[in-house]
Amino acid sequence: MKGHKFPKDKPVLVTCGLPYVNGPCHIAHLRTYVPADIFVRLLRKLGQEVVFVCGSDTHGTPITVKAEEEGVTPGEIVARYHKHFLDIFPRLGIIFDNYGSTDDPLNHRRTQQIVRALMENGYVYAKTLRLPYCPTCKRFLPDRYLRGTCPYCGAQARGDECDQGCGRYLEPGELIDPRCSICGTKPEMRETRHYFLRLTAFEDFLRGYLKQMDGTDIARNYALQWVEKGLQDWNITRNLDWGVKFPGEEGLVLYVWVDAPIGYISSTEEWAQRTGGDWEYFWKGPGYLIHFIGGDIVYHHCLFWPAMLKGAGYDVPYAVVASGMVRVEGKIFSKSRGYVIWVEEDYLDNGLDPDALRYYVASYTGHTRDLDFSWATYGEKVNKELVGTSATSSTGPSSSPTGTTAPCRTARWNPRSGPRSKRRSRP
RNA sequence: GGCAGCGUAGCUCAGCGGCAGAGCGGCGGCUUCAUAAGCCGUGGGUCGUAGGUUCAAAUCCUACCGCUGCCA
Repeated sequence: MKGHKFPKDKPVLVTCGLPYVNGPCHIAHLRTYVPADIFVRLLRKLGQEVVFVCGSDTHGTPITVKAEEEGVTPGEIVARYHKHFLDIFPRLGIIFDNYGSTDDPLNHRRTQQIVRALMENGYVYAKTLRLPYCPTCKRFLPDRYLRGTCPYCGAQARGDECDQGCGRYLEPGELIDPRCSICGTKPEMRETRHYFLRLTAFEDFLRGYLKQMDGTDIARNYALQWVEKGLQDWNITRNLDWGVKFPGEEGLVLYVWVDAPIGYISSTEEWAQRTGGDWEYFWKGPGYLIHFIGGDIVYHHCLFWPAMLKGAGYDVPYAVVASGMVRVEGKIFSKSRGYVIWVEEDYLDNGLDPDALRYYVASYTGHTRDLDFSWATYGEKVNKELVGTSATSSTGPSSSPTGTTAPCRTARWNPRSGPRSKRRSRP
């Protein structure tokens, strides 16, 4: 991403990868949202018109599994964390023009419209699959309802992704020695009808599109590499109740990665309804479209997403900006292993300044590299680079044009107190 | 093994054909009711290695080494 001229001649829509609302905001979320917010503020200062949207990603099996474990409905989980994110972004000075939800009726409608368009254009076909069915729970076992062995690396994996081993995206039915993740029963294989997006029909289009797509090299090069390796058609349905119904087929919903990015569109529609703006200007018109995402979801944003948009008659993104990963105290970010900073519980609730965290995330390293968060570095940066200097005004909400941010209190960091002691109790 | 990104000061990084830069750290001094601090000043790099192109290379090309990631 070198030598590009901003502001552009036309308004731009900037989106952030939608937070998946099965848990609270953590520091890895900020790796994307803070730079995007700063980018948006900069464009506005340069005089460019910008619409900045985001929203909650609400479907998929991690949420339904969590709901079953807690004995509540998926809707209750979603409501809880949707409210959390709605509340926490302004406290961090991240101000969206609209924050929507993929469970909003607007998104259900838009998703079904796009899927119907893909069907009408011949990009969707049905295929009968033999998939794992749990005789105890009396249902099919999509994605997280299934655990087993990764066919590529041998690690323990869940149905749609090798989450603890090689990280590969897995198609339904690929897992070796699968088990129901709820009751542990060995599933039987049953036939069921599913639908596929003809991703292979978009190979030439994607090759050409990706070569000129702006954004980070990492997003473009990875996606091009995958195209050159050859694409496979993509299973876009799941045997679930929770999600966007597949048009004309009872008992099937769309895979969460279909309706999640469409949330960018429905959030823009919601913004347009509220403000009298024109959402089609960005999605079917001359407006520029820029996605800020985490480096782990390049696959979805640079292959599936442009194919869906193109196939349904929408515009494709001008740029995809993928950020690097987050490390905590030098260790790979991991919620289960305790290498995580919860933004509310570990940070804001301790009275720490949101601007200081924004400053750390924005200044520590390059956008596409791994960002290591350590409390020692945090303390050094706050005490040496922020307190009593003019730097506090350069990145932060205290000078926000919107004036809607939380009060700014940059207190000197004292290494003897604060979350650091809490951290020591962890491995 | 294939591909990609990165390798510049102690650390984190800019610079990407025209005199090697910033912040922090370090060092020296000043301050002595912000003191685990403030102020002033200052040293510091064979730009991963070896070649090549050029009047001129950190910058472009080739090979190699190292780290990271993607793929097999």
